[in-house]
Amino acid sequence: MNYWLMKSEPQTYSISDLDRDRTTIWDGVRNYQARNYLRQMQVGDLAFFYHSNATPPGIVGLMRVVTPEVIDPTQFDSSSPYYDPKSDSHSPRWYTVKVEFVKVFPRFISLPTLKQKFSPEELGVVKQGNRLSVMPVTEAIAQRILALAQ
DNA sequence: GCCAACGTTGGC
DNA sequence: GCCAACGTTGGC
Repeated sequence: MNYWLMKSEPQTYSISDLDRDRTTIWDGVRNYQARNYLRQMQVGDLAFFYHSNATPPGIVGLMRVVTPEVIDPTQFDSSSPYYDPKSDSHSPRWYTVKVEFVKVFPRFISLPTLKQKFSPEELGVVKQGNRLSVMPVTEAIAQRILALAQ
């Protein structure tokens, strides 16, 4: 079982939206490094839900991978902002996962707190200028985040 | 709203 | 293959 961190702007899709929907396809990731991490995800992996572009940004809850290797349907939808005309349906370019809601943390962990508790090497999201929307989190760091969230 | 960081595109 | 131009992300 692996841990991950996944970003979403709450104005686009928040943890409350996931709580309401129970599951969602994490669509719209159009960065190869993030896509490669998505393809490494396995059933049962846990992911921290991070609100980006929020005031303040930070980790708000937890979700679980229920379906790996999902072909992102928005790449073939010409009405979607995530439409990719260069993606071939016989060899899709963009893969993602389906996730389910696990919980909203009792304590929100803001970015300033994350920066105080973790070095950029320990947790990529605290790196300045970091733009990766999906990243791995080690077991040890995940346990420390879970403890802070209680 | 600003702007630094940084990934992508496309001309050469 | 280089790299300038450009577009996007995301903190502040």
